[in-house]
Amino acid sequence: MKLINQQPSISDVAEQAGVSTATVSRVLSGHPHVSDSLRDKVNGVARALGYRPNRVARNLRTQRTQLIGLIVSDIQNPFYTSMVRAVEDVAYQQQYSLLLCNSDEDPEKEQFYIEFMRDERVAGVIASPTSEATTSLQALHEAGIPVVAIDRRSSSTPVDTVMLDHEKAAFELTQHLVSFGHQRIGAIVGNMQTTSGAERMKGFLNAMRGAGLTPDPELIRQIKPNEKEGYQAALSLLSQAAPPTALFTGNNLISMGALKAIQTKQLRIPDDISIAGHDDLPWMTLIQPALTVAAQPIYEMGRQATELLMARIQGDTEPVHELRLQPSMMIRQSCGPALGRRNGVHKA
Amino acid sequence: MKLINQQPSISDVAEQAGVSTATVSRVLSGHPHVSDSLRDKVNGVARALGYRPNRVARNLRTQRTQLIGLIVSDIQNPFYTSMVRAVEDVAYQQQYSLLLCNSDEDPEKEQFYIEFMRDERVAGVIASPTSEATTSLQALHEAGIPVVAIDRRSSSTPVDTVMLDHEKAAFELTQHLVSFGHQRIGAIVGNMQTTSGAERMKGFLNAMRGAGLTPDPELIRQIKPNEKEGYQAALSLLSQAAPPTALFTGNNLISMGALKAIQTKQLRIPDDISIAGHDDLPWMTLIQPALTVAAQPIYEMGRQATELLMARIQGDTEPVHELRLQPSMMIRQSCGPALGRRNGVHKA
DNA sequence: GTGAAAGCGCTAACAG
DNA sequence: CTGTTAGCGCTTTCAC
Repeated sequence: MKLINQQPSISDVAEQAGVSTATVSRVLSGHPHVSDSLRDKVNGVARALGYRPNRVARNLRTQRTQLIGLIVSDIQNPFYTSMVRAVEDVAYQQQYSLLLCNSDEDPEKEQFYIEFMRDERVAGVIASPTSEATTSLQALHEAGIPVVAIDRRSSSTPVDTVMLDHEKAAFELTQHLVSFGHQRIGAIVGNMQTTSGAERMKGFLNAMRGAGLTPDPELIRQIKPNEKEGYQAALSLLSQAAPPTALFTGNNLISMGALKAIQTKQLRIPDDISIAGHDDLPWMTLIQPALTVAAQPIYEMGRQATELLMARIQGDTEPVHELRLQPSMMIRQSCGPALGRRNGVHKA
Repeated sequence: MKLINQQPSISDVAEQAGVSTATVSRVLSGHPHVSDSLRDKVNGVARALGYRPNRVARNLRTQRTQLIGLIVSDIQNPFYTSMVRAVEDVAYQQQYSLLLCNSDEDPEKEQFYIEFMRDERVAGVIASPTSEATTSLQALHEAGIPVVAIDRRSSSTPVDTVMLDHEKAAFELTQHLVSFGHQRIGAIVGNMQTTSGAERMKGFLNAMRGAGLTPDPELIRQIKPNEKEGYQAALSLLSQAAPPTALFTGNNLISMGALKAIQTKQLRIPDDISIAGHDDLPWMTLIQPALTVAAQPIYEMGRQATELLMARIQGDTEPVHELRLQPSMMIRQSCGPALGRRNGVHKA
C-alpha cells in the first residue's frame, strides 16, 4: 500500500514510463533533445502520478536555489512593506521566491537570519542592515552570495547599495520649515548607526546652519524609529519650558507618534506647531491638515535593488554600484508660520 | 589555491580534524555520544574554517525543512502585515524561517506559490486562500504538508482554520449604524468567494433585516478589497440620486478609499455621512473624527495559527480545529444621526 | 565512542 | 536521442 504522504520521485515516473531518470529529468526541465513520443509519455505519467520535482534535491545537485533572502528591520513599517512588495514583484517574474526576515533592529536576530540564509544557500540577499557596522553580510559576500544593501549602507562590506538621498530630503524639509520663520525646530530621528539616521541628521543640521541658526541639542532626539518612541520624544519636546515651534520627524512611524503627541497636547497644526516628515502614506492626506513630507520612491528602490541583485546572481562582475534616488517634496498644509502658541504664551 | 566562493564541506572539516564525517556530523548536531576531546577538536576546526552546514543537503537527507510558507493576498494591507509579524515571531522562536508569498488575489499566482512550496518541501503552510474553492491546498495536504487557513476558509480542504467571527463583527457594526436611525446604509465589501467577504455581507444583511430594514441592492458593492476600488465604489454610492446616509466598509483599505471619497465629495462626518469599518489601525484615531471600527485580534490570530501549524508539524493528529476569535468594537466618533445632507437635500 | 558506507532525489557528463 | 553512472553534502544505520 502506498503511504499517504509519500510523494513520487523521479524514478517512480521513470519506471512507470519505461524510461531512464535522465530522460524524465530532461523532459521536465525542458531540455531540447528528447523525442516527442517520449516527452508526451513522460508528461502523461508525471501528471497521472501527481509528480512534482523535489527542489531540495535539485538545489543540492545544481548548487543553486531560487530563493532571495530579504532582511528588513520592521515589516510593520509601511515603508518596508512597499519594498517587500517591489522585491517580490521582480523576483516572481524570474521565478524566485522570498525568504523574509525581520531583524527588529536587533543585531543578534539579524545575525541568526543571515546565517540561516547562508546555510540555505540562497541565491542572493537584499538587506537593510541594522547598523553600518554589521559584519555578517561580509560572511555572505565571502561565501559568494551576492548582497545588495537597501535604504542603509553596510560600510564594512563593499556591496551594491540603493538608497534615498537622505541628506537632501532632510535638508529640503528643514529649509521648508525655516522658510516659515521657524528657529526652534525639534528633530526626532532614528539611531545614528544607520545610514538613514545619520544622513538625515546631517541634512537637518546643515539646513539649520545654512540659515544661520544654531541647532539646540535640547531639541534633538535620537530614538528607535517607532511610533511609541516617536510619541514619547515628541511629547517631551513639546512639554519643555521653551518648546519648539516646528517638528522634523525622521520617518513615518515617528511622524505618527509625533502627531499623536500633538493631539495629546491639543495643539493646532500649523498655528501652534508645524510638522514635516518622511515617507508618503495614504493616511497622510486624510488627516487635517494634510502632512507635508519628503516622499521616497520606495517601489523603485526595491525594484532597482532586485534587478541589481539578479544581475549579480547571473554572474555580473561590474564594480559596485551605489544608487541614490531622489526624494519628492510633498508640500501640504502642516507647515506654516508660528502663531497660536507663541501668542498664547505671550498672552499668558 | 582555494576558490573564493567555495564553502568548506563537512568532509573538509573531518579531514582537518582527523576524524570521520560521521563524527563531525554528530558534534555539530549536538549528538550526545562523542568524547570531549574530539568534540573540542571538531568545533575548533569548524570555527577556524568558517564552516557552516549546508542545509540543502541536510534537508534532503532528513526529508525535513525549517521553512514555513506564508501566503497572503496582499502584503501591503496592514492587516496581513501584522499577521506576518505574528507568524514570524512564533516561527523564529522555534528556529523556523518564513517563505513569504503574495497571492495578489490572483489564483494563478497563488497556485504557482503553492507548488513552489510543495517542491521546496516546506514544513508547513499558513494561507489566506484567494477563494474558498482553492484546490491547490488540497495537493499540499495530500502530500503530507500541514496547512492552516487564516482569515479565510478553504472549504475544499479539511484543514485547521483560524478566523475572526466576521459575521458578528459585521452585524454589530451595522447595528451600531442602525441605532442612529440610518435606513439607507451603503455596504462595500470584498468578493463573496472569500469567507470574510461572504460572512461580512451576511452579518450586514442580517442586522438590516433584524432591524426591519430592507437592504437596497443599489447600495451594495462587491469589489476587490483595495483602496482604489473602495474609493470608486464609495464615490459612485455617494453620487447617486438618493445616496446612503451611512457607509459600512469591509476592510481597512476600503475604509481608506471611502474616506477619500467622502473628502472628495466634501461631506462632513458624521453629519452628512456616517462610516463604520473593519480593522483598527493607528491612523484611524488621527483623523477627525476618529473612525469607529470592529478591531480584529490579528496578532493573536497569527500566533494561534502558527502554533496550530507547529503542532501538526510535530505530528499532532487531532481532528481539525476551527478557531473563531472575537472582534472588539471600537466606538469612536464617525457615526451619528443623519443631519446635514438630509437637511440640505430637503432645503434644496 | 567512532568509522564505513549507503542513500536522500536529482542533474550532468559521458557513452553509445 | 537515450541510458548509465557518479556525486552534490549531509545523516544514520550498522559494525567494531
